Amino acid sequence: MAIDTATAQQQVLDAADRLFYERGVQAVGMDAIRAASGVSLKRLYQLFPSKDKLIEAYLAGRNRQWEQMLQEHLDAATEPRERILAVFDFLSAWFTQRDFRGCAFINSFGELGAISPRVAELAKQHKAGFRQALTDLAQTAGAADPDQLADHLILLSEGAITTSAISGSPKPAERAREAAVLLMRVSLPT
Amino acid sequence: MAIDTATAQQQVLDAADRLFYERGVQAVGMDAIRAASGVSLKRLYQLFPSKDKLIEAYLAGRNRQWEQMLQEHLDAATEPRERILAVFDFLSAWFTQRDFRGCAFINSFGELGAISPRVAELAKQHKAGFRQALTDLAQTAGAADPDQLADHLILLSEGAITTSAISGSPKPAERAREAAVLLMRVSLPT
DNA sequence: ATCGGGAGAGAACGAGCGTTCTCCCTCGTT
DNA sequence: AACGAGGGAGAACGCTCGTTCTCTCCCGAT
Repeated sequence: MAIDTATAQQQVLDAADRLFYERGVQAVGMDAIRAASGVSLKRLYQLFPSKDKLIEAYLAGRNRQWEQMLQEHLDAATEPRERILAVFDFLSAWFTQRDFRGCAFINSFGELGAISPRVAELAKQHKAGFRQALTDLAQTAGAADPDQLADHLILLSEGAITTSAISGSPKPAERAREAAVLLMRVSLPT
Repeated sequence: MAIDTATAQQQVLDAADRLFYERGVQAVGMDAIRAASGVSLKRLYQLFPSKDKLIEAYLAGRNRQWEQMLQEHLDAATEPRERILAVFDFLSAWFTQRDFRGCAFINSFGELGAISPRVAELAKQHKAGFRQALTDLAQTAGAADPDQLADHLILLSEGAITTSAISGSPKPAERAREAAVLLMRVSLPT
């Protein structure tokens, strides 16, 4: 019974996503992914010719999921300031997910950034994408210096992600939102 | 020629500190530490009976160094608000160190937090220590809600650390400082 | 019915790791 | 001088991992 290529690929990616995120990339062997995906080792290597490529695909998928989740929260608001605050609603929702373990890119960067230039690059790109999104939001909200406000919001967000991951509490999202409100009060025209 | 125990231990810790921080914990083998410390493998295992113990010692040492560096920057100021801002001077100085690779605790947590409860615990403790220090500073500065201000400052700091590590630029320290000034302006009595 | 290609299961391989063991040398004590 | 404890160098061991190979079976084409 041959499973078609597209669904096999999806099963592998699903398993990789779950295991890599849950336990860390280096702690998960290709055989664990084979077992979790139900695909043969041979097929696995046909779909992803090396673990490195699978890691890249995992991170690419994470980036896609992440952007989509963020976008959905942004779409819930129309007023510019509300849209900025929606970023922190997104974080809050993310942190309370049962399997939340921090940012896959920060984690992978800590694990492999020094060893794999590709992983370091993907992490950089992911964060640059977030920065761009926040800059757009700040600009639309009428910030005098959108780059500055965006950078401040990034710091709050990234800080909330790592603090929440390490402490195991979702509270940093609320704190970040509070601080964002205060900063917007100063950085946006009344 | 027998080196005395204390200096041998120090040489091992120095080597472990450099290599673990530079390349990540899992990427560095015990043999690499032996080679870098100039100590025999036998002695190494007499000093640290397992790699786990060595990792613990590495993190404990990092925590000590970190607290000391922070304290030195705090000591450079006496006025309460200046002392809070000194935290960001500390970050700025840290980020511009040639070998800066982010926070050892965040990195180790990303690598091993899901696998080693001890590492997760040490990361938690380190961050709790930082939180305590900031709470004291906020209280001394007269914040109406010292916990809140401390949490906001933590988010900025942690965000700056990871953003600076991934982007490779020290600029997040300046941004964090800017944001801290704005937040203090709102959260501290005039 | 037969043949061939592809897929699955898992053994095999080579490398690297953490840890232990062996062997030999040194050196302080008697 | 003889001896024994201890230390250095590195081989060895057992395990895991990424990757490849072998063998077998199934299934569609002829």
